[in-house]
Amino acid sequence: MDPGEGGSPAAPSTSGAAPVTIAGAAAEIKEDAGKQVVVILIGPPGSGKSTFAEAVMAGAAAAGRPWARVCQDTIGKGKAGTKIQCLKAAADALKEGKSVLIDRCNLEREQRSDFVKLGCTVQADVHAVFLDLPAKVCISRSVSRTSHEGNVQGGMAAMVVNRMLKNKQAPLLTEGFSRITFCTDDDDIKKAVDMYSALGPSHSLASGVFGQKSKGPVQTGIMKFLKKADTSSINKSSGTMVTSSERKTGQQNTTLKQENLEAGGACSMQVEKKLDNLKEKEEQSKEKVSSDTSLCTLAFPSISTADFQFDLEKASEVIVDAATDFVQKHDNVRLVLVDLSQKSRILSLVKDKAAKKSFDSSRFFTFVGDITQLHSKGGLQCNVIANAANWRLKPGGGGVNAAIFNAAGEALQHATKECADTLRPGNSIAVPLPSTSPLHQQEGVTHVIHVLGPNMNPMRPDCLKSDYTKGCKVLREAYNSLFENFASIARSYPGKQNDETSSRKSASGVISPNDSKTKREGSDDSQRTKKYNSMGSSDAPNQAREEDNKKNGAVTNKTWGSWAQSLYEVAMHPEKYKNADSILEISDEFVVLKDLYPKAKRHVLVISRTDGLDSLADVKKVHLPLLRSLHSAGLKWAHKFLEEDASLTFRLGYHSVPSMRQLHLHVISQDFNSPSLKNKKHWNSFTSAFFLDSVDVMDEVDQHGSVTISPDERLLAMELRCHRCRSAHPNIPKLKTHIAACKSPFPSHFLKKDKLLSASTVRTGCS
DNA sequence: GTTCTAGAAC
DNA sequence: GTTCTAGAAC
Repeated sequence: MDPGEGGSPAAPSTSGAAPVTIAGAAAEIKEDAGKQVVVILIGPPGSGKSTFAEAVMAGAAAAGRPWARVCQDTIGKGKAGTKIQCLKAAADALKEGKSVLIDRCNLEREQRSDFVKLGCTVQADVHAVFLDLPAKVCISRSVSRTSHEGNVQGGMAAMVVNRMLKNKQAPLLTEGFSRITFCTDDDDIKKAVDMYSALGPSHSLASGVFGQKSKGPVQTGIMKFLKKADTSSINKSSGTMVTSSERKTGQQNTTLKQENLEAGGACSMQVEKKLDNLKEKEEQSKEKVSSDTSLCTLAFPSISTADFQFDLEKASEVIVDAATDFVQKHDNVRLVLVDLSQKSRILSLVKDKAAKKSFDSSRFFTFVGDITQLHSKGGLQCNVIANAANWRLKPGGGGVNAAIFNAAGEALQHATKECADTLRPGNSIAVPLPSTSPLHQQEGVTHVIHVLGPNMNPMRPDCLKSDYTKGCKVLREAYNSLFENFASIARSYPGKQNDETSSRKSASGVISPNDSKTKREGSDDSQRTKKYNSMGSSDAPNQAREEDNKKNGAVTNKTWGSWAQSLYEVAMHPEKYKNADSILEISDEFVVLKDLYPKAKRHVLVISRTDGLDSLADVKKVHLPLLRSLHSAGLKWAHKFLEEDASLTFRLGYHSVPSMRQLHLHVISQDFNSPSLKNKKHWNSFTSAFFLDSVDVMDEVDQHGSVTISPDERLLAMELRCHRCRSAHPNIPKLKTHIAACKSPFPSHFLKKDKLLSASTVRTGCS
């Protein structure tokens, strides 16, 4: 044993106290089949790793569990070796069925990641034991020792320890550990040694994070030890928001504020309160806000108050109500409202309103910082972050959405796409963030929950104008949905130590839906249900059908964009929209809908309700009666419109390659007098061969059993020609000026097959 | 499908 | 300078 580390009372306990309880957790040794364990020790020189390892080796060997200690300081024939040698030795020991103690500093995630991966190769549990003693203790021990295996001793030791501690990264479950034990003093170490020593071959340890406490004195300790006045360089490496009880003087309070600023501008309600009332509040606040990772934490931006222009005052009320309700009902969760600016008005409003409410303020507070860098820059560990998404769940657009998609990389885009295509206002969708995502690796974020709030901005879709009755309702729904999704995730969060689900953490550290096989309130099911709800009910049958198609070997030529689903949604669930002005008629076979962006004075869609009939390409002879029904409905509505305006002329037909999913017949007046007709594609889609007359379609299906589609994009890019006189025009405005005045008769081929419907044809019975 | 916008066209 | 389009973004 290294005499330099002998100061640590890490030997097996002689006190006779219960051996395996740490930080108040229940006894964690379980009788079961027992698994090999890879224990990765984490700590600077002088933290007592070797003492720990040797004590555990001896104790556990006595209990019957074979261990191998892999010590980088001695692996080279008694001298310091390489990481590769350690990896090989550890892998060999695991193959022999031994459990392994990795005895090297492992202070940075990258340094230990390869050892974490070793556990996967033999299905071993991977544990971290973080020997997080005060720096001055480590330095003191390593300076004074004389025969350290790695030669970290004497005058150089202080510098080495100091340098290492600057870069230390506390272990996270998301790195792949199934269990993390924090030891912040010798007593903790003793208990951890006892626990691992008592581990027999048919034992395993509970999963989760154990023994973590608030940090703080470490860095100050280094500075005191090194007698340096300038704290800035070290403060920058501090990951915690609230520090130690040493901060009792005014000067130290200033340091706290400075630290928070340097750590990414972090400033929480709780922290500010603490600064103001430090003497009164210190003990109760410091642990809760700083590093209480036993609470599953959701960081969320204010929804709808940026681009969607929702009133801040009203939004703050909704936030405070929803959040306080939530934290009062759930005991293992923490909510953090995040905004970038210290001057954020929404944060101020929420803080003010929250202050008037009675609840545990350590479980809902505000935080200034970048939501994509809360851990690395702000020292705030958040397992889950919310995204103020757009309805298409796509990256870009600026603000939080762009920042999160950017920080999370393509992994989030792919993961999102697997969960949902679109989102409705008032809903949210939880997306497990793949471990390949930088946001997962660097910030420890395991899930992103996309939320869509109400829109009050007339320049954005689904504007509620100034209807704040509905707006507040939808915003509340959005937060409720967000928090419910978060609760589902939190139920399987391993940090909740007495939670029966805590051991169900996957080895990769990612809580995937499949891992959450908890029986509590069926979180798995609720997650799935939520997934479909969030998309609108259309996607569940859509996915099922697509899968069926694949099974049946059906060829799906067209993939529909997320924006192309709305007609399908209306067709499948017209009752949901029956009060909307745009729905004109609902039958078993079809729905008649005013086109949201009419390209003429009158423009309606007759949408088939047959599931699986996306476009003309899917139409078979069996659908002929349906085509006739659609046509009849179109005629009926055209007649109705002609009664209202006898000057109109109608044409009924289909786009050969529609943009929107679900077979729909256009009934469109031939004036094309509409501000929504804006470009060449619009024009040509109704006036070129791209537009297939309903009568021709029915004839062709009748004669050939299907419609010949020759998708030709060039039809849409053709020059702009008047549909009456065929004159060419240089641009849309000039064309529109012309058609408003053109009185030429329609080309004769339209007239031959009753393709045009006007007051005169109705009167003469030609239609 | 719409919206946005850089840059072409005028 | 403004108008308009094409293509990217949504």
